[in-house]
Amino acid sequence: MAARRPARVSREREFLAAYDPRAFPPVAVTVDVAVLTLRAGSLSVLLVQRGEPPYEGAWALPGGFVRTDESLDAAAARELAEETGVTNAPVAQLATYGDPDRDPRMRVVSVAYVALVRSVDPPVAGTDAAEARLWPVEDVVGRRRRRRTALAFDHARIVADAVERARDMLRHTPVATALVDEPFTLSELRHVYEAVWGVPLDPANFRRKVLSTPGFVTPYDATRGGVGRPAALYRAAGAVTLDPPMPRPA
Amino acid sequence: MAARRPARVSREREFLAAYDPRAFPPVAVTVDVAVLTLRAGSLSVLLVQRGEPPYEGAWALPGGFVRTDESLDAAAARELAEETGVTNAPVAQLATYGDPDRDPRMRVVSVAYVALVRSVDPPVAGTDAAEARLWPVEDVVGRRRRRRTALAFDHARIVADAVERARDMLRHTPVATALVDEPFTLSELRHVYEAVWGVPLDPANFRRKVLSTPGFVTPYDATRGGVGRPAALYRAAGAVTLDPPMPRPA
DNA sequence: GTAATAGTGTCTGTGAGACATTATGGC
DNA sequence: GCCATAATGTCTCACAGACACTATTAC
Repeated sequence: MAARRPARVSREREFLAAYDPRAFPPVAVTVDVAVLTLRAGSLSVLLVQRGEPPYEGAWALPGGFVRTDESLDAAAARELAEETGVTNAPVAQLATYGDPDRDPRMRVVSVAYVALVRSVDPPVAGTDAAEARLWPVEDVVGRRRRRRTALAFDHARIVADAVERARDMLRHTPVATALVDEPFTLSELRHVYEAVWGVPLDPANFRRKVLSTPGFVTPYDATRGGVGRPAALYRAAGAVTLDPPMPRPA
Repeated sequence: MAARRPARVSREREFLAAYDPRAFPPVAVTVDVAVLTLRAGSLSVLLVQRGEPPYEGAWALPGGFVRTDESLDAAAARELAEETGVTNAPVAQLATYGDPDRDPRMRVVSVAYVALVRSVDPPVAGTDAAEARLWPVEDVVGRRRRRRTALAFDHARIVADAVERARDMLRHTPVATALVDEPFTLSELRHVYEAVWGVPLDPANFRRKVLSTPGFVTPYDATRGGVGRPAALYRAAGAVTLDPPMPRPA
């Protein structure tokens, strides 16, 4: 029997050792949530200011430890609810960051999530304004490095990855409808794409694409006036994927 | 000063507690690697047979603990090298699985990776054939549930996600060139796509698409004879992404 | 010659992009 | 009337897909 498993023994020994808390390597598992929303027409991310070292005073993603009997997704949803009060927003796992020195105190493996939430006012419910605020992503991961705010840990990289993921989610899912209040006009929906992608879109082509994609939006049978001709209103339909995806200009 | 951080104190308390190994919740962080390759024309995944409970005798993904001073990517590369001897294969982080009850022994959070490797003979270097083998993914996550082999833990879901990721990687990157020996014919490259996607492709359209995509392949200035007309040979070029992506039939 | 595969040519449909044109409101 | 935006129409180009056709080898 020992001859049948010469290579796997060491792995099981590791597992047995794991049962002894004293012998276990101290690794913390946390979730960090990149809450993205539109604020004054700019894609923004919710950050909290740290009150203790390391990185005291620096801005960081909200996050916390995964509890013992809680799934990773549940932990992310809990953090999102604690920080914003939002409960039904699309939350997606982004990636996991675990470089040995990403936290100077100890080994911390962080599972990052992206949440796309509708604009809220006040922007962050239940938190002190001096402790949490929305930052335009341009000021955090923009191209002009001199204008960027330094983030704690490796959170700038996480935010950059989250923005890139959000841009891809807009291409392949109707998640943009979660960033506007219903009912919405097609212009409002287009502004979501323009803000997240950072490029202007042709209104005519955008309209044709959205209306011709099954399950994206459904008419609301009302109009909203403003400057110019009143616009028809729509609500999100049931599609989970957009196929073919929304085209994103280079 | 205490008034400036009313909401963040509990988080820091958690971190302080984490410094005491005895008070720390026992969470293990592992990496599991889905090594995908082509075996007899079928997309296959490398699995190892478990020698101890739980799931004794069941097949599972190779994996192991993340070491103290090792990044997640390094841990995945190490596991891949230990199991297959492959060192320069494309390895990508897939997702992280951390349901509280996914391992009956303790809380285990597993960061899963996908590795696409060239067919090798013998298929697995340095491991006992009775302990590790390649399984066609159809026999693990295929549609006919009755014919599937049950995997340990939640590894069936991980394999399913890995296959889906591999299918997407073939669309957007030239990674298919890593699954054939260089130099290769366009037919061989096409067989990779057909095996991973599970659909036949039109040889003429495939050829035009590959040759018209900058950086995908470069001519090798030689031909290989076989049954039928000899085929020109190619090598991988330097592209990292394929834009526009390879079209995948429905 | 036939069989088999490599490689080329051509036609069609779809969708993206550019942009003109018309419609409908506020002022 | 003007202005701004909504909504429609039209043209072009790129590309995917289907498939006919030619080329080159083994036998």
